[in-house]
Order: sequence, then structure tokens, then C-alpha cells
Amino acid sequence: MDHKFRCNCPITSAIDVLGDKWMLVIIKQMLTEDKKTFKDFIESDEAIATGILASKLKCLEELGIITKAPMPNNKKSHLYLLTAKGLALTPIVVELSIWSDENVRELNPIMRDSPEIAIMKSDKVAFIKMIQEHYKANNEKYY
Amino acid sequence: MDHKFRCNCPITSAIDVLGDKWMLVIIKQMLTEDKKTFKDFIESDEAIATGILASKLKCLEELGIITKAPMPNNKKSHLYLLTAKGLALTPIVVELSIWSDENVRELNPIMRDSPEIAIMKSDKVAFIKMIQEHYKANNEKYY
DNA sequence: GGAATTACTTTCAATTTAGAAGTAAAATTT
DNA sequence: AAATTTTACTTCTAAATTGAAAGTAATTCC
Repeated sequence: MDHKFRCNCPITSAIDVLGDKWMLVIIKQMLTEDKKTFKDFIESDEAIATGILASKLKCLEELGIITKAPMPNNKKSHLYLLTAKGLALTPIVVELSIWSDENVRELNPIMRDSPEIAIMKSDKVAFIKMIQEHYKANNEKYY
Repeated sequence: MDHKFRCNCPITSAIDVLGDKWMLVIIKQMLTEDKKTFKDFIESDEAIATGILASKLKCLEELGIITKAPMPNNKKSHLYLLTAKGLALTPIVVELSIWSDENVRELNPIMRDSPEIAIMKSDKVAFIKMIQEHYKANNEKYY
């Protein structure tokens, strides 16, 4: 898979990488739902197809956003983990969450409440750091 | 055009709306490149096809992210302007810009420098407000 | 009044996504 | 230790989306 860029704009280039239906959803699942194996992703609410999942995981790995490592004590499974580059996407995920709560809720009648949204808004910087630290603490044992 | 949502997750719902190759690019062009007519978008570096542009503008309008208004003193052109909902996407665009500068630059050899990136990082809140105020001041005459 | 401009729509090809079925290795059950 | 199940995929085909080009119609310019 090669990664093509439309032009010299940094924002458009970010969208060239992240702008599709699945890339940021997979990152969100890793960051906030503790998903880390192929099976974890397949069982998610978003119901991604196996073929697409395989291709997107490969793409994320090639981009350096995630790593794929053998699962300790289990030769069948692999661990997909966020790199520093992937963890650095946390602010984007948080901003999407805030915008959605305020602007998409009215369009999606089944959208769930986020009890953390108030905390998120009151101190974004602290909230972002908290998510990142939580992720690192949770996965420290694998690095 | 109907807007379908995959599940009850706010983040995934935002991606259902914004997660494609064009939606955020068009918003960026309006917000930071002063683009406001069909022709403006067509002439952009990103080279969007006319059919896709027409369908995306319609979609953005249906979502309440932009409005379409007649151009004063010109019956041929229309003005596409960001609503409050659209302007509220500024933090997402800024975070994409910062992440890209730090993490995509290495992959896109032709990516241009953003002289504002240092200011952006040093005070995000102020920078976001500045962009929004600049947009509003620039387009005040049309509201 | 004719040419050019703007804002599209339409058409068709190419690419991407979705869904289903198949495969292979490892782990678990019997 | 053989059979079953689980996990992680690949492959195939259909459906949807995107892209490139050409066509149309209403202004506006000359």
C-alpha cells in the first residue's frame, strides 16, 4: 500500500491519511475501549468487516501509528498497540467527541451520553493527558 | 441524501459525518483560504471534481454545517458560508494541522511549512478564537 | 448579439467498501 | 491424541463511492 498526497497542505495531508470511515474509529477503539487484538475489533459495535480491518491495520502499521507484536504466552493472537504517533492523535479524538456531543447528537437519535463530556470541556489538556496516561499504564507490560 | 449512523458512539457518529476525503478539506478551505463560491473550490490545489463538490456541498448544507445564499449583485454565483456548527469545527482543523506538522511531514516530501504552527501550539485556544473571529469579520457583510 | 463564465448535472470507468465464505495454525475439549 | 473451536486472516464477488470528462443552462462580459 502506498500513501499518496493530494497537495502540499498539512491539513489535507492529515486527511489523506486519516480521512476515511475506519482509521480514526480503530484508533478510538484502542485509545478508549481497550481493544488490542483482531478479535476485539471484530466484536465492536461498529461491525467492521474482516477484510477491511486487515487492510486498515496494515495501513496504520505502515504509517507508524500502531505496532503489531506477538501476544505473550499465545502464538495465535497478536497485539496491536498505539505508538507515540498514534497516541498523539488523542486531541483530535477528544475534539471530535466534543463537537459531536454538541452538533451531531440532534441527528443521531440513538447516540449515547458521555458522562465525561463536562470534564472533557472544562479542562481539555488535563483530560487528554489522562487518556494517554491511562493507555500507557494499561499497556506498559507489553512494551 | 440520508445520514446513517453506525452505532451510538459520539466519536464514531462524528466520523460518520466528517470521515471521508472531502468534508473537512472543504471546511478547511472556507475557514483558512477564504473560499466561498463553487469556482473557488474547483480552483483549489486539491482539485476536487465538480460532481463530488456539488454532492458534498449539498451534504454539508443538509447537515447544517454551511449555508448557501445568493451572491449580492450577481445572479450567477452563490455564497457558501460556515454556520456556527461549521465554525465549531475549528479546533478539529487546528489539531489536524498540529498532528500533521509533527507526524505526516516525514511522509509527504512536498508538504509546505506553516509559519503559524509555533503560535498555534503555544496558545491553541487563542489561535482557534483568532481564526474564527477572522472568518466572521471577513464575512460579516453577507450575514 | 456572441463569447465567455459560473454552476452545476450526467455519464461511465475506476477504485473502495461490504459481506460472505474459505483457509490455516493454534488452543481447547473430549 | 483426535476432534472441535477459536483466532486471524485471505479471497471472492457485489455494492457503493469517487473520479474524469463531457454536456447544459443561466448569467455576465465584450
